[in-house]
Amino acid sequence: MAAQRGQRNGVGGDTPPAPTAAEITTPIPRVAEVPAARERARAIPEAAVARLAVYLRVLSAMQEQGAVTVSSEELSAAAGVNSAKLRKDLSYIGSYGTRGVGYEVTVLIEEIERILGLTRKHSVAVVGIGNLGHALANYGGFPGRGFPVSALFDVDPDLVGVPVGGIAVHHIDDIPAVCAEREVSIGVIATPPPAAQAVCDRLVEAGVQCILNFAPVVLQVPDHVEVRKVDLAVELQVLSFHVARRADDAAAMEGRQVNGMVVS
Amino acid sequence: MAAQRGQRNGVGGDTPPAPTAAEITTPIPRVAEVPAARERARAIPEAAVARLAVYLRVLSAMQEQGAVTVSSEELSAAAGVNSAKLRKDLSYIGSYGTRGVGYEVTVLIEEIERILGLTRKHSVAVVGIGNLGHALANYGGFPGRGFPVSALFDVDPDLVGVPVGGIAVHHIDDIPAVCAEREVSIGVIATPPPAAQAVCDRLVEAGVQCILNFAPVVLQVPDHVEVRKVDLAVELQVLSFHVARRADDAAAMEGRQVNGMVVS
DNA sequence: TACCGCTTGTGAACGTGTGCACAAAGTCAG
DNA sequence: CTGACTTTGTGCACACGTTCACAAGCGGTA
Repeated sequence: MAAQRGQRNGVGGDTPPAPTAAEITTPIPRVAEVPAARERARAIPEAAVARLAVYLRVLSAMQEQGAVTVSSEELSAAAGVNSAKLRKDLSYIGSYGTRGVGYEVTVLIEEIERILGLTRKHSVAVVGIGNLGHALANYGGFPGRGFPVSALFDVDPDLVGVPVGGIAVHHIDDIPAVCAEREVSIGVIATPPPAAQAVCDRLVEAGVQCILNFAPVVLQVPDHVEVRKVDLAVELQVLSFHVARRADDAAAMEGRQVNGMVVS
Repeated sequence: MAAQRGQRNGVGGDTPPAPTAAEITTPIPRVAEVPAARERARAIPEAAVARLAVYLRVLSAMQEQGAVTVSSEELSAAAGVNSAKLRKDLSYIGSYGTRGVGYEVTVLIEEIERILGLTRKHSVAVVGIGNLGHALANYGGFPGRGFPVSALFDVDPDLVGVPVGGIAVHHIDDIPAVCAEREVSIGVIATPPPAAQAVCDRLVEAGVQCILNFAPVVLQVPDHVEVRKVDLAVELQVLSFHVARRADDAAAMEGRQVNGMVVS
């Protein structure tokens, strides 16, 4: 059940600390009993959501090591972010810390999982059983579990029927049927670029609303479908840019006066 | 204490890459001469660099189809961004368009390649020849070419010596020697999480300055090393968040008041 | 040459996200 | 109970990135 207690908005509502006059601009928050959690979820910046996932992993590791509470300082250090940012990120999901003490690890894990929707299983379908697709299928359970790979697809007739990572491969024409039957909520596209859009269309048709795209193409999807892209070529090229920048810097540094000290 | 050096999360597409540690050096009044290109390179926002890589791919496709010139409108549509943003991105690298006409495809390709440092080959080393590492090694030449995989490493003695994708696997103890010899400039970490940091340290020791990390851990590296992270678990969890948000929206839409009722 | 329509390049407004700094709120010792 | 100390939660300011809107500039046309 998990009824949510309507937690109030972060802004001091119960204790009237006589908030100067700065509050004038803020509209009255207390309108309807509009429920917070849902509204709040929408308000979480995408970047913060990605970080929450990282915090979750770090917290799980800490929990395994027997940690009971953590301070924002510890957690932020382990997650590689600044502590203020961490606290702000956590504040998006509510106030679960204790001042002077820190956060209870289990509570934080629970709350983050709830916000990220990890309390429910999300079936994943992988389309394109080539090098990458094969690797993804074999990940088994997928990293962090809670994401069971429950369907595999490919065009190659030789591959259809063959089990990969314990699951039989279906033909992509069966995407709508199989995805619907197995309630796939996330589709992973690992096909060659030319096939990606067609596959994407089929997934959308099958009712899949979230897609993780490894193919180096820009997918066209309806507004209600969420796409995230992982593009190796782009990653490498960005790194290449940094290599080049470094080389240039070094060259410039050399040619210029070597002024070891730069005041600031 | 120093500012934390986070790793950029490599995601392109419509979701803005979670930035972290914008690395702006102190506002040094560097008004020196004007080699432009170097100074300019530093000024390009990370997000824009990632998009340039995308434009490059789209342009290559257009070139193959025989296109000679392209307007910002066409190109931006194909790349899935807004035309103003595209023009601004291109303006970071210079003015290579012709008003009233558009951009010459070949010129644009050349300039983007130059800025991204693609005029030079970047040897890539893949560490961790498991599911993913294997897939990466077999990509051969790596997507977009210009990134030859020239070294493979693993701890497993049974794997050492075995050729994968045409290249023999070395033991990770040989990272420094082999990387130095083959002038590896980009290291790809595809090991299990516990091994990642140690491998990273070895790569850094070998002089590798850019790392693409697939392991779900936050790597600690010296300031002069650039890390980009590709984290499947995070990607899936972000998508999970969107699934949950959608479900909530739908529920709210349907039940109006209701305070909570999450599935079980 | 003068005009017209088209597309670039960019100054400026806007929005979002980050980091700082501090009051609020809790613990613990005496 | 009081006071010292610790850590959260957040208002605020700043910086970055995105978007708008338009002048500048170019090709084509008469």
